[in-house]
Amino acid sequence: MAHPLEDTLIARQITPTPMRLLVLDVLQKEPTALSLADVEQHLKHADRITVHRTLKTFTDKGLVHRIEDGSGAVKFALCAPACTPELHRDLHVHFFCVRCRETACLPAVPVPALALPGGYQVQETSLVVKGHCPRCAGAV
Amino acid sequence: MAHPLEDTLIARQITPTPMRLLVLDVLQKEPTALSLADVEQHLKHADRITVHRTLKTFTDKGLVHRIEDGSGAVKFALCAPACTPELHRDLHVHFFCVRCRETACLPAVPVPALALPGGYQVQETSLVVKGHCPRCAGAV
DNA sequence: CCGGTCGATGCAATGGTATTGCATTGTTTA
DNA sequence: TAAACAATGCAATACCATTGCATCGACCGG
Ligand SMILES: [Mn+2]
Ligand SMILES: [Mn+2]
Ligand SMILES: [Zn+2]
Ligand SMILES: [Zn+2]
Repeated sequence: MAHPLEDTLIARQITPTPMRLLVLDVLQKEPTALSLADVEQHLKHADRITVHRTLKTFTDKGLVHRIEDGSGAVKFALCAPACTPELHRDLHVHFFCVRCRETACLPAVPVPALALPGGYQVQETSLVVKGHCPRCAGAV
Repeated sequence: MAHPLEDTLIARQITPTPMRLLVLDVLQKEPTALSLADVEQHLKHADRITVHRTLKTFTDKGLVHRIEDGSGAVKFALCAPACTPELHRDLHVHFFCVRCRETACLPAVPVPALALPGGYQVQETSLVVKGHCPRCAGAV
């Protein structure tokens, strides 16, 4: 209510701390997925390791999901409210722009179901599309 | 004919060298995708950097494709003959086993077509499924 | 109110992978 | 044969991620 950020953390069983509130605030305000270095840059005086562990905590608790976009650094974005630590329900496609190197969640594009050969036990599916984002495609 | 490995390289405009033939041989014999460290281990006396540049050359010439499976190291696997440096036609799903950490190409599972929001210009699509491979799923 | 406990934080150090610079070697070409 | 070029090998560097350890501070039992 009066503290929506804190409530978000508490709902995921994460103890609110100043650092965690700051990181969550950054993630909520940014439209794109952020790497550890990205978050660090938004919080100039924050310690890199603490941010790293904050993002790990958020991931473990199902608040954010990791995105391996091939840029070399893992990126993070907020999960949908329905997600839990056990089951990541918010399964969508990610787009990595090779020009501006930004990664976007595309919640409107779900990951299609796959028919794998027998014997494979699926835990997680990651679908990353690379190319030019609308902004970079227009700017040529 | 008498030198199928050399012919494979020549067909891709790659000058055959002893090192390149060795790396190609390893890639052809392994059923799974290999990281730089994997190839290095198969060729004990080979220099890591040279193998790295060999794999880069192979990638640039369309002989192999890169697989970012989230293991931390990029893996490489041979492309289908129809692939060219400009267009990677051999677009299939990859499976990463979280137990044995091996990555397999699943040529029988093509990457489905996606309907992205307007404005996105697609260059490449990567679909990686994580879980347990048939061997590890059975061994539990 | 006090001391103990535990989680969170910050700094330092380490590990792993990818990449670049540069000298050397070996092959092709003029 | 000499120059030009490609490939190789060693060293050094750049990142990114992760761990160890000491410290800080909130919280709890007494
Ligand atoms: Mn996402
Ligand atoms: Mn493949
Ligand atoms: Zn862009
Ligand atoms: Zn396996």
